[in-house]
Amino acid sequence: MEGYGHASKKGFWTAQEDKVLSDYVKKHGTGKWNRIPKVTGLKRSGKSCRLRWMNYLSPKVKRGDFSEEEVDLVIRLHNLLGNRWSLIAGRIPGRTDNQVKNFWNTHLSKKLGIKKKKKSKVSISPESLPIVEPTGTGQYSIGEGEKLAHKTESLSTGDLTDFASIMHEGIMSDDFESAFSFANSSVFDLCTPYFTDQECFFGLSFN
DNA sequence: AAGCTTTGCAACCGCGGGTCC
DNA sequence: TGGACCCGCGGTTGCAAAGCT
Repeated sequence: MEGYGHASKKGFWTAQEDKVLSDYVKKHGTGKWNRIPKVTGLKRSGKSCRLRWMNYLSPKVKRGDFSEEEVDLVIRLHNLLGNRWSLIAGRIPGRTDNQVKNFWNTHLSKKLGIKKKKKSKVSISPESLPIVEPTGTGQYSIGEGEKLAHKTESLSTGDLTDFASIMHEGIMSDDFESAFSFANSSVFDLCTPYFTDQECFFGLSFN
C-alpha cells in the first residue's frame, strides 16, 4: 500500500514548488495531502508534500544548529524512549522528527560511540504504573520500592530531578501508550545504561 | 588543481494503524 | 466486515558540499 496519489517527480524541491505548496497550505490548511497534486497540479505525491511541509516549509520548523540545551534533551530523551523520533521531537519545540533523527545519526551516535540497534518495545503491567520520585540519596523509587536507577558520582541532584521530571512527564502524558507498550508482563526494561566521558545515562530495569 | 573520500541532511520507501464507506 | 484511502513513523538512500591527499 502506498497511498498519496500518483504524482511522480522525485528529488529536491524547487522554490516554485515550495511556493505552490505553501500557498495551498495557507489557503486550505494541512491534511488531505493527496488532494494537493490534483488541486495544484504539483507533480509530487501527497506524501512528499506532507514531508516537505512538515520538515521544511512549516513556520514552526526551527532551522540551524541544535543548541546545547536541545542536544542535552535529545540525549536524555533518546535514552528514555529509544528511536522514537517523533516523540523526542515533540518535546523539542521547533524540531522535527527528521531533524532529530538526522542529528542523532550523524552527530550524537558518533560522539557517544553508540552503534545502531533494533528498537525494543517496553512492557509494563498497567497495575504497576510507576511514580518516579527522587529520594535525595541518588536512587529513585517506583511503586513498591523497586529500584529504578542509581546515581553516579558525576551526576548532580539537578540531573536526578530532571530525570525524574522527564520520566514522570512521559509516564503521565497522553502519549505514554505510544511510547511504551502495556502487556501482562511485569518486565520493565527501558534502556540499557551507558556512559560517556562526561555523563552517565540511566537505565531502568526491574522485574 | 584534480580526484577521491567523507559528511550532513533532504527526501524516499515500506509499513502499520486509523478512519470512512 | 473488509477494502480503500489517509496519515505518520522509522529506516534508508542519494546527492551536494566539505575535507583530504
